[in-house]
Amino acid sequence: MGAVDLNTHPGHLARRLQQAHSLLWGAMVSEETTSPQFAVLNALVEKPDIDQRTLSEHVHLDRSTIADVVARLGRRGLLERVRDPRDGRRNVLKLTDEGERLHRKLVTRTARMNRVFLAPLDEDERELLLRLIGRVADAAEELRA
Amino acid sequence: MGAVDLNTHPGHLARRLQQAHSLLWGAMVSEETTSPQFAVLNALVEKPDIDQRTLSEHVHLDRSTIADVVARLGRRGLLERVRDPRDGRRNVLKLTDEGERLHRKLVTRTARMNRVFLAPLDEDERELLLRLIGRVADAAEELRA
DNA sequence: CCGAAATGCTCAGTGTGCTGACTATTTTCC
DNA sequence: GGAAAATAGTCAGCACACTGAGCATTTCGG
Repeated sequence: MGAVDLNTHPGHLARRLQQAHSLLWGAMVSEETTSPQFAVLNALVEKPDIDQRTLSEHVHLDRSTIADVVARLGRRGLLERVRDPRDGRRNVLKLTDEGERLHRKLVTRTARMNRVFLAPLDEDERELLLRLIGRVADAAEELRA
Repeated sequence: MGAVDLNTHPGHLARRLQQAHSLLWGAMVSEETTSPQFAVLNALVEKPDIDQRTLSEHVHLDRSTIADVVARLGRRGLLERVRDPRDGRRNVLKLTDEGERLHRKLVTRTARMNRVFLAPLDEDERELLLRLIGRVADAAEELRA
């Protein structure tokens, strides 16, 4: 009496999903570059010369967390962090050639990995899953604002 | 050219979902007791006197991670860790009265929270989302074994 | 124009979650 | 019965992710 079925708890399932994903990522995409790091690289390909604040909104990561991730990528020479001369508070971020090269390589690998990850679902279910997660995540993030 | 839409990446969405969930958890359920900690409490209500290994399989958490979580709960007096006299390798775990009391309190709160979290979906979509995530997570965890 | 508010970043502290290496105990097999 | 394998736990090390406090810089208001 009293115990609950965790399979009806979206938070528990979300954690398991994320965990399973990051394991598969390590096996199929990269051991050095994590999924959040890829998200940062990808955002900088789309929008170069943004600051950490803007970046954090794009990838939905905290400013502190972004700072860590950016520092790691910077240490590996994948991006450059330059103080904005027009606004001394900002760090302007830009990928290096090396960073762009890595991003290109990972794009194809993530596509391959996502196919494997979502293999248990058919095409309709895949799209549905992504849209449902997106709606719940959007709404929950809204609650904060 | 080259940037990818992260909204088509289940891993990215899973991270956002989990993050949004843990934020809402902190606001609506408890600031002291996290969602994984609740999962451990819940597993011990269902199956008392199991060891950490068995527990880790139940909640889908690593043995190292379980050790940390269990240690924290133990420090707060919510569970007891006793060396199994019949097998000196095992730690047998059991909730204290305090632990059971906390679990009961959190059960009602998590139910309330889950309703808020899934509010953007209708009943069919909720069930569907849980089942789809479950299938993908199960399959991905299978890949490891 | 100058003090106060807002903004961007950093830093310390905590918790989750993994791997890989190590220890201790039990089981298995010759 | 004793060496080898399997099993349970711990520990160090790394990465993500948050909060809250603090620092520097810019902007805003009187």
